[in-house]
Amino acid sequence: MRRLSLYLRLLQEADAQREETISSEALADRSGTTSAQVRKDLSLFGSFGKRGLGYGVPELLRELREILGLNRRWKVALIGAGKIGSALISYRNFQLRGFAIEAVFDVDPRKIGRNLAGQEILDDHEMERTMAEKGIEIAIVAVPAEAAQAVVDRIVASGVSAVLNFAPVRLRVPEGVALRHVDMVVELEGLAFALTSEERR
Amino acid sequence: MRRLSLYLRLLQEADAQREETISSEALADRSGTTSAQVRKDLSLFGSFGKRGLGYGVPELLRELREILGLNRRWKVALIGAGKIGSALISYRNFQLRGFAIEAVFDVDPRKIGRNLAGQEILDDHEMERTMAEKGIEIAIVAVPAEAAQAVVDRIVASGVSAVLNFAPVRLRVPEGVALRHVDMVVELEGLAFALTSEERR
DNA sequence: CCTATCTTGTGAATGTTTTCACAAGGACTC
DNA sequence: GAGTCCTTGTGAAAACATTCACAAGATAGG
Repeated sequence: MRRLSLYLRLLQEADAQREETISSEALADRSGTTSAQVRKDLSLFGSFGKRGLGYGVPELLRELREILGLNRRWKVALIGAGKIGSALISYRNFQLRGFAIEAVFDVDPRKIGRNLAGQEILDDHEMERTMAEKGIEIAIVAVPAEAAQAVVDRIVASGVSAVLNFAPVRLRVPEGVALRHVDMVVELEGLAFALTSEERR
Repeated sequence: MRRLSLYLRLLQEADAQREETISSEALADRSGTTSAQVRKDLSLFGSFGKRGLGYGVPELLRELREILGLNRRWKVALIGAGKIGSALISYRNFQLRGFAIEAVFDVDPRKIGRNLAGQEILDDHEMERTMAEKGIEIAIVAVPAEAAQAVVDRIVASGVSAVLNFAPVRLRVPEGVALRHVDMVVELEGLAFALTSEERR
């Protein structure tokens, strides 16, 4: 439920603005959906609103954080300290929401040992051991496409059960492992498709 | 239709391997869906296969490129030369698929005039003019969340009708403008959600 | 040329998601 | 405390997407 995540963000903004209460209509407006959708989404997890009034911002915020599992810190490892990896490690929005990158790996001997945003880049060979020792829960894969499947296999073998993949390949993971793709090329192609279909009309 | 984009990628791989023909079953396997799905997807645009044989790799490749509008180069501008922007500009996979970043903008006076992967970083104030002059068709927004809506408004006003947004906000664009989000935080939160729901079971 | 084997393309069935529409609950006013 | 105004929560309907299942082409081998 990716919309929940969006609602959470909007609630944080509303909270920062000191709004005390928010209607499904308002949430819908800000998230680009409909009020019925918002209510259905939320009602899946309980009934948090007050009729005639809307949802209490702080309460709903708490509930959503609970539902999404964001009341705690998550230990994250980054695999691949290339351009994208480097951009991600200092991405404030991860830290802000409780995702702490606690290990960085790369295969390039020239990078190993160097410091990246306060983290020492570790040798790829240490990956399995370090993952287990530090109790990493989520891995971010930012390696070239050719290397990605091998990396994810090792990650999964060392006990991590959630992977966020930036490499432009479809990865295979065993059942029970959560996997998400961030595929920038697909998104761009989606735009190209939209532009050309429009043209054709 | 984001699967089409994926099929295209798989076909390119198949083509590189000199496979001449591919069945819906094989495509399904590699893309993590079902053969019926693949056939339905493709049949939406025409019938490209040969019964008993499968799809001709080069032919289907050509068709898909045509459908997705990838037979030509797309002129892209990057707005925001921060960490993410810098990573994107040298992302080979964009160039490889015909997306050419032809202008880069930033507001930071320290960055303006500097060279980024062969592109001079231009002053944000030049944006409207340069966009029009160069005939930019797609804009990539990689600025902080607070600045994103203002930027996208200006982009749209200067005639660009496709936007790929990396800022963690939901942008509003007028009808007729294609918009896609790459929201890394949402994806990570999706993983956190998956992990905690599993736990609850 | 006939048969066996593949694999497409597509209606029909099934499943999922979104939207509609409205009863019921709460707050505020007079 | 009766009436009005909001806004939720939710069944039912509609829209959309996926899967099933199979007739019909195409090939290959004898």
